Amino acid sequence: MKTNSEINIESRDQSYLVKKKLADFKVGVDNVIFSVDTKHNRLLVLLLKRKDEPFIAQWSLPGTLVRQGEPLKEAAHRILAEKIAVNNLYLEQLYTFGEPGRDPREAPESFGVRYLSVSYFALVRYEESALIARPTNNIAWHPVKKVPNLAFDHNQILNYGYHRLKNKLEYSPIAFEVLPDEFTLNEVYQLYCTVLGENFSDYSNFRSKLLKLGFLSDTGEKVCRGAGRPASLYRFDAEAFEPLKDKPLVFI
Amino acid sequence: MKTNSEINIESRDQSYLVKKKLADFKVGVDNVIFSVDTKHNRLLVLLLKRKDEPFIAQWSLPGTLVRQGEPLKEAAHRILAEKIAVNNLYLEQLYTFGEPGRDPREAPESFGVRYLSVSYFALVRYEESALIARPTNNIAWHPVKKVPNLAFDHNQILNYGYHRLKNKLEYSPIAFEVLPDEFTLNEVYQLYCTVLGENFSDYSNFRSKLLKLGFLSDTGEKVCRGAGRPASLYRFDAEAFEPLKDKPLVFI
DNA sequence: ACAAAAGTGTTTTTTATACACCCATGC
DNA sequence: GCATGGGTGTATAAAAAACACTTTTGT
Repeated sequence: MKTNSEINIESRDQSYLVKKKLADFKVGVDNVIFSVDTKHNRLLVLLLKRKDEPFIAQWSLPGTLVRQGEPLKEAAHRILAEKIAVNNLYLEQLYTFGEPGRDPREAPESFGVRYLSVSYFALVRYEESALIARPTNNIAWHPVKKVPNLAFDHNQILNYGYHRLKNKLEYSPIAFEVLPDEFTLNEVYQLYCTVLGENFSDYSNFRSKLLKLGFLSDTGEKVCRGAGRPASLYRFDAEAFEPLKDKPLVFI
Repeated sequence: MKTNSEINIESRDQSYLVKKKLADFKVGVDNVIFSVDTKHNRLLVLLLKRKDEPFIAQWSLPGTLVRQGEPLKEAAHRILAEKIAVNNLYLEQLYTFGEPGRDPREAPESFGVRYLSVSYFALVRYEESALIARPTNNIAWHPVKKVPNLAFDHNQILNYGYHRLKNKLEYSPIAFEVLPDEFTLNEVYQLYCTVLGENFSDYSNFRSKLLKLGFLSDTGEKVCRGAGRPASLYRFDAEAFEPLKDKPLVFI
């Protein structure tokens, strides 16, 4: 309810009423970090058990608030490096979530600081990544197919990240940023199967399509994986891929 | 240079050194608003001449700072509605630019407030949009092919928006959100030509592909556009499109 | 009649899909 | 020998691309 004196004050300065105040923000970065467990054919996402309120003891995406002078992408790299050690990774910005009230620390009508989340999605190699362990078991890879209820709007962020991952895999060579320098075609195939599902393509058709694109070079070396004929080791040829950059490729 | 006393203070609280301070942000929304001038076959982008420092008198994307309690998308709608009046539009979030120093108002080493820009891209119908004029000529549609040097990092944002627009047009039915309720197939074709370039597809192949998708219904009405055989008016059938949603469609 | 725009159909080429089958190795 | 995974090829179906041709209007 407005008192008369308040109305008088307002009438002196109309623009004060009409022009709303600007919001002050803290900006967080939340990472959807995927990895492919080729042994068990599972797509995994890295989750952290929260140690603080709000949502204490609930699983969440690894996130951090952006520091003074820190670029957004660097913040994403920092939180990733704090949790796992990897050599190769793919990282790109996903989406920005900024609805008022997405963080309970913003009191509904307090008009205090807002929490905005710039999300990033990353793909790392499971076999190569070492979790930076903590005393208690508060960090773990979860199969994407059965993630629990997450803190904040993190389930929404994760779903969007999963969607983007599937698209990226079909149209960009991000798989090769995550595979070791030398790999067999079957390793590529397994990675695609795990992310996109079993029925996305037949192996022999996948092979010929991929080779016809012309940016995989056969090293001539062979490697034995248990029983069966030894497989050729291939290498991603960045130079040969260069002209294909920016073109709409389909890797299926 | 550190004095001895400072070092003593620091040694009491290591975390003060290690943990950097959080950045405080103002969040802006910048819109890349496209329209298609079908008369002259040009893709246009809406630009504003800045009235304030920094970059005074330079062209820029229409933007605004986010207010207290205001969702990001609502801020995007607000700034759009302030500049043009439209009935139909397509609007989606583009990318978030947040490098330190992207706004000169952040003094390089001041560690003051940072300016983050969440960009949106919009497609509106040129014929239907009315610019909300100002005394001086400080708002105008510019052909995308020849935009001047823009304020801030707005050229970068525009380029990214243009890239996204072309992709969206190929994979989503956003054209129909911008066309009138009833339209001829040639109008659709012209829109695609203007955005994607002349050589993207032959008209008759475009026709058959589009009709085979099955979500355009012939109203039976004919319309004459100057000389030549009268064209059928079509309607976008949202119900028929429903099952195709989320599927990777190609409209080329 | 003729130009202009709408609309249909046909031919050719390329790509996708589904398999069948041979090859090299471990056990 | 035979199971296992690696690798090649072929037959069929579908889609993309190029373009010839018919229809209906204005002038």
